[in-house]
Amino acid sequence: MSQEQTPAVPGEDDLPEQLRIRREKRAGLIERGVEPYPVSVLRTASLADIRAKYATLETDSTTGDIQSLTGRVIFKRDTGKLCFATLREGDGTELQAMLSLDKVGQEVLDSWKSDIDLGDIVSVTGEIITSKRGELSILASSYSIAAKSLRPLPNDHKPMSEETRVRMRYVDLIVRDEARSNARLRPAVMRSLRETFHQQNFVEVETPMLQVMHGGAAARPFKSFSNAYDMDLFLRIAPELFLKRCVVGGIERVFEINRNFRNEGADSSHSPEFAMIECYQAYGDWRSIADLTRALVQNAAMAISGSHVVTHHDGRQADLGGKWREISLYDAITEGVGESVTALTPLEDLMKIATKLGMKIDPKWITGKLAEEIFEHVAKDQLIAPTFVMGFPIDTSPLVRAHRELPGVAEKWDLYVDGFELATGYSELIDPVVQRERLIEQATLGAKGDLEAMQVDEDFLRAMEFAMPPTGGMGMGVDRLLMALTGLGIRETILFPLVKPEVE
RNA sequence: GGGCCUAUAGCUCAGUCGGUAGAGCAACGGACUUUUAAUCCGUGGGUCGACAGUUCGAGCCUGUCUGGGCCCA
Repeated sequence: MSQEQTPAVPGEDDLPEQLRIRREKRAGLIERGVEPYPVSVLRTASLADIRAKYATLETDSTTGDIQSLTGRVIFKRDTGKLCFATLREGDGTELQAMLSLDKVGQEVLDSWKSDIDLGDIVSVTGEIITSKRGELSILASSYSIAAKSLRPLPNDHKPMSEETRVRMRYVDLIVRDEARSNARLRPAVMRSLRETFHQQNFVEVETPMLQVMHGGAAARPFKSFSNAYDMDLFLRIAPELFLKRCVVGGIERVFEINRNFRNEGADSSHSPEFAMIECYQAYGDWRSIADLTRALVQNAAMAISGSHVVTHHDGRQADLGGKWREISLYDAITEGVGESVTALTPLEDLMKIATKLGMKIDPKWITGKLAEEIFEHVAKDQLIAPTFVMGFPIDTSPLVRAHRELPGVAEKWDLYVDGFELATGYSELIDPVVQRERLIEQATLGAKGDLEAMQVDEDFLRAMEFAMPPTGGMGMGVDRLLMALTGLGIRETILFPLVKPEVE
C-alpha cells in the first residue's frame, strides 16, 4: 500500500472502465469475506427441471417448493424493493429470479444490486412461484455468487459480428440461441451416422493421423517432424490406404469418422482441418455404396428434423428424401456444351471447348482434370437437389477401378447437394499390379512438380498383393453434411474453426 | 492468385463537404415492491486496426501492412 506497486498484469491501470470496475468488485467481495469463485454452490435442480415440473402453474401462485437454482444472469431489472433477473443455463433454458426486500432484507438486496452484474453466475435459493404477470420464478430467500464475470456480456439483442462469434465462441454460445443449437446438431448427426453404420454391421476403426507417408487423396499435406525417430511425418490427408489394409485383413465392412488435414486455403466451404467419413464394403461396389450413402444422409436428416425435408437456417427447405437423381458426367458435359464429349475426347478438343466457354485453363491440367473442370463450369449450378454424378475420368482417379463398360471412365461418382460436392464413392481398384502402375504415374506427376500428387506407398502395395476382395468405398465430409442439412457456412458448423491470431 | 467491401466506446453501429467524436444497449450515481430489451433523472467512458504521406488541419483523402467478410478463378 505504502510503496509504489507495479500492477500484477501489465497495463492493468489502462483497462477499459467496465473491466476495471468488475475487477474492483471482485476485490471488494474478497475484502468482505465473500468468495467470488466458491468451490461449490447450492443446486437442487436445473432450470429445465423446474420449467418441466411447473409447465402449467397459474398466474400469481405459490408452491411451497423450496429449490436452489443456478444460472447466468443475462438480464437485470432492479427496482427499489423488488428486483428481477433472468437466469439462463447452458442449453438456453431461462428462469426468472425475484429478490424482494421483505424476503431477503436490506443488506442482501443492496448486495445483489451492487455486486451482481450481467454475466455473473449465481445460485438462488427460494420458493418456486409465478409472478403477478404469470412468469415462472424463484422468489429468493438467499442467493450466493457462483462465479463472477470480469467481462461484460455483449448486447444480447444485437447479433455479434461474425468475427467476434468465431473468435469468442464461448460468448456466442452464451448469447446466441442458434450457436447453442448448432453445437448440439453435430453430435446428433454423428450419433445417427454411427447408428446407421452399426445397423449395417460396419466396424469403426481408428487409423493413424500422423503418417510416415501421406496418401489416399490429391492434396497438399501439413508436414511435421519426429525428434525421436529423426524423420519427417505428415498429418493425414485421408485414411483410405489404412482402411483398405483393414479390408485386406478381413474387416469386411469398416468405417472411420475422424479428422483430416489439408494444407490449403480456407473459405466458406473449406477448412484446413475437417471431419471426414470413410467407409469400405467388401463385396460391394459403387452402386451398393451409393445406397449406403443415401441411407446415412437421410437417417441423419431424420435424426435432426424428423423428416427427410430439412429446413435451413434461413427458412429454405431442402428435400433429401426419395431416390436421388443420377446423371453421367460425360452426358452432362455433352448436354452443357452442345457437342458430343466422352472420356476418349482428346485434350486439344477439350481445350477448344474450354476456351469457347471463356474458362481460364491451367496448362498443367491433364485430360480428365480438364473434363472435370468443364463439367463444373457447365453443370454445377444445376446440382442443388441431391444428385449422383456418375463416371469420372480414370486418369484423375488413381485408386478407382475402370468402368466395366465405358473406356477411359472409372466407376466413381460424386454426390452433389446444394451445388457442392458432399461425398464420393468408388468401385475400388483391387488389382495390385494396376494399382502399382497408377501410383507410379502419380509419382511421376509429383516429380514434375504436382504438389498434390500421391506418393508410392510400398507397404500399401504389399497389402494389396495379399489380395483385397472386390470392394466399394465412400468418403464424405462431415462438415459438409452439416452444411447440406442446415445451409450454414463451414465455419458455423465447426465450433472452433481456425482463425488467425488477434494482433495486439 | 485477382477483384470488391470492411475495421470508430465493453457490444452493435452512425459519423454529411477534411474543421473540438455520436447513438442504442452496457457501465457509474440517484428514484422506484410485479418487471419481461423495465422506466425516469443525472454522469463518465475513445491511441477512430497499424505505419507512413498529402494538408494550416485527417475518423474522413492517398499509399503500404495486418485482421475480417463477399465474389471470381
